[in-house]
Amino acid sequence: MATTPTPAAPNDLLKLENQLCFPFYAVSRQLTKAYQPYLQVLGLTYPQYLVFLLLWEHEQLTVKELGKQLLLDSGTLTPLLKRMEQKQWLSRSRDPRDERSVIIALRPAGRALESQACDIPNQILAKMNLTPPELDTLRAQLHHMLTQLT
Amino acid sequence: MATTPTPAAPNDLLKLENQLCFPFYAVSRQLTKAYQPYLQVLGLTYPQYLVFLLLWEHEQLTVKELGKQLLLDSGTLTPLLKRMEQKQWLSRSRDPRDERSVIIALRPAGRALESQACDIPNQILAKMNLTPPELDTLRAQLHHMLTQLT
DNA sequence: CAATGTTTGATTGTGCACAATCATTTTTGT
DNA sequence: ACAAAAATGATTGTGCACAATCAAACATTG
Repeated sequence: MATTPTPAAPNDLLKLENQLCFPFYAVSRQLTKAYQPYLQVLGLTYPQYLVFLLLWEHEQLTVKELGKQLLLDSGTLTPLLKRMEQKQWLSRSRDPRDERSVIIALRPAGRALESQACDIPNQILAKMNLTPPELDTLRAQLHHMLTQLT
Repeated sequence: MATTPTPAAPNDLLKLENQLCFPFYAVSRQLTKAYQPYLQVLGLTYPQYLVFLLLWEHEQLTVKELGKQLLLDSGTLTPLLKRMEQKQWLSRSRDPRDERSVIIALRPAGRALESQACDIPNQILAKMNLTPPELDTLRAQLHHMLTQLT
């Protein structure tokens, strides 16, 4: 006999359901969609919301630092930040001490959004029905994967 | 006294590092980047690769079915599939029995890519240093989240 | 059968995401 | 001081991703 038990036949490796990558791709997009109704009333997109998370904490950051934290390059950030500048949420200005750097600084209209956003994380978390221990292991594994991939 | 232990001060909820959403967003993009060098030699993008995973398994699917599996709408799929059609990887044709449906069928050039792609999943998995039990719980949690979010 | 509603893709417009390239500024080595 | 190298953003071009709208084909109901 010697039929292999469940050896993952060569083709099975290429089935969508057996991929680890696809659930990440799908969950990431569905999560963004879950935020959308909350962010829409504030007039901002999900990547813009991530920029705000950093600015609400640090008040001021260079494009370089934003890119390092968010793992985004200037080709993504520059137009995104220009749109946020147009809405008076932040200012873009060169660092006088190093004219290569562009400093992104929170403006009052951007600061004002913080209090309207502070309930969003819990609203989203509630939708996922994760127990605290599940959430902990999930956080740990995501962090581990991110370090492996960067 | 009565200082709360680590009550997650209101502001902490809005710190990037405390978000669950960001790791998903970041891991998803970094995973796509990890695939990129392997997919580039085949001339395809990550979403196109996902379409192929389904076509290699099913040979023929409607746009509707592709969208249901991948959680993508026609605004994303139609131009993507047209690019894949131009490369002779697949054909797009109306179903004679229901003219609303468009049938996507694998063509020889698309079938030929399968054997060149079958090692990719393991190459990526190897980069992540996950133990089999870690991988199992991760799969389970991702699946759980996806059902919660859809 | 005719009117109504539903299903299915296509189209349009906006906003990322990223590779590749370029220009400017700063730093470093001599 | 000066040339070479590195750092930092901006720009350009391609390809998703998705909301909103539209059009055609099918199904349903009276």
